[in-house]
Amino acid sequence: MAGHSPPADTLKSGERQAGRPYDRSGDGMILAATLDLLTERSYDRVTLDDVAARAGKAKTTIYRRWATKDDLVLAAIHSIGQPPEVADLPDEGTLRADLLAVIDSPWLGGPARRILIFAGLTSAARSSAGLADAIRLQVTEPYVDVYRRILERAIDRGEVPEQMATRVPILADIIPAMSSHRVSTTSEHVHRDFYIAVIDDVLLPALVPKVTSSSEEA
Amino acid sequence: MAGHSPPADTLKSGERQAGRPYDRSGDGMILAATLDLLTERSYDRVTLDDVAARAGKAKTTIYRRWATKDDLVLAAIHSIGQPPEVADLPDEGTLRADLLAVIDSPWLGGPARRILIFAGLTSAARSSAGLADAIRLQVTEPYVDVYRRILERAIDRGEVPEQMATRVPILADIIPAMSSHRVSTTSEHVHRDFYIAVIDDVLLPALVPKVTSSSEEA
DNA sequence: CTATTACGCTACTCCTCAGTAGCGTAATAG
DNA sequence: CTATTACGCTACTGAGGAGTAGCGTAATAG
Repeated sequence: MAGHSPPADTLKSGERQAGRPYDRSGDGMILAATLDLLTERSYDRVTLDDVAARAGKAKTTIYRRWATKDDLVLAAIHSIGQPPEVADLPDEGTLRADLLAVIDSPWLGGPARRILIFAGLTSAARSSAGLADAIRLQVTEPYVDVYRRILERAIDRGEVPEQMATRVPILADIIPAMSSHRVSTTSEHVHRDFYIAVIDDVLLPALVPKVTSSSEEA
Repeated sequence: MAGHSPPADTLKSGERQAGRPYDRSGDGMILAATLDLLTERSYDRVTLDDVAARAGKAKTTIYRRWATKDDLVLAAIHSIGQPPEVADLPDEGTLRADLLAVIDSPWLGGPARRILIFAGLTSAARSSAGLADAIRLQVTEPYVDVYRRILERAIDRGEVPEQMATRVPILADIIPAMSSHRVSTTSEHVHRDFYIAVIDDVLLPALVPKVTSSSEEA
């Protein structure tokens, strides 16, 4: 019945099909439009007519590639790929500079768009159970993992004391958690100052071993 | 005409209308069912037929009280009220105990249900712009404010040094941010251990001034 | 009892949106 | 040129869901 998943993989590279070829460049437009719309509206309110209009493609063209709306969004998630920092862990010499390097990463169009995409995907995860796993595996976990590895390397380097190792898993969540919370509870944008405050007022101080153990126990 | 917003306020307390009276007890059922469903599905997938079925009321009865779905959810948000801690700031003697008292608060059915409701409302805020403001003003901000006041009182008490005052606004966000992030990025429940880890490994350490070179006691 | 008003129920209207059919046209191969 | 395949467009189907109409019944007041 034709439709969906154009040959691509099933085509030997030497062979060439007759007829008008798939416009692969259009795929990128469609997936980008999908992500953009997800930053603006909830998953259920993003219609395929919207996507088609924004991408400048016909709705039927979209359905020739992906069978359902879920498939389209799933493809958009896969198109995100992993943050480049997964392969290329920044190494600026200090923990603070490394953290800022991840924040300033141009991945997904830089911090402003990236945090909006995260928020959109988080909402999509609530609407479609199948999407939730894909988002967690493909996006959330790899991203948090970058922070985790940066923190662990700071320990290896001797910049942070060994005993802080147990805190690393929870500290790796802080920047994503705080920025997500900000973007979803305020209407304003999240500025760089905010990330810096999270780093300097929360993350880094939390990596200093306890000085007085008396004041907190009861 | 008629419909929506039964007299209630417009009725002098002495007077009594003829006819079958409004079943006020049913309102609670309806609003609770609405909140429950919002913890399970995204706002757009909660139907009024669902609410009616769950509350054990007829859909038409719901529409006799609230004109639209948004009005219903708005009423559900108002029914939440403010956390009791706003009026009765816990005072357990130590900052740590105060924080735990807020976490363990039975408000909204205790921590487990409360965090699910927060997540549901966050998603609802993305679906309806009008709801977003109500949620922020009625729920999010008052709740964060409780943490803020607890932290400030710890400073007043002398338990936390004055110089940490600038960190308070951002630290007040930590517990809500971290728990929201947890519940929306994992499928598991959020346990008390997690809150304790946030307090002991993040919040409290971040309130200790930097003492880098000086030596530790304890 | 009668009058009044709320409730439950069934059935409806209307609209949005996912997904499809079919046709004319554009782009390739030979 | 012909054959083939993708694209854009208009129009459609079908389902789900917000909101309504109308009727029979339940609960109050007098």
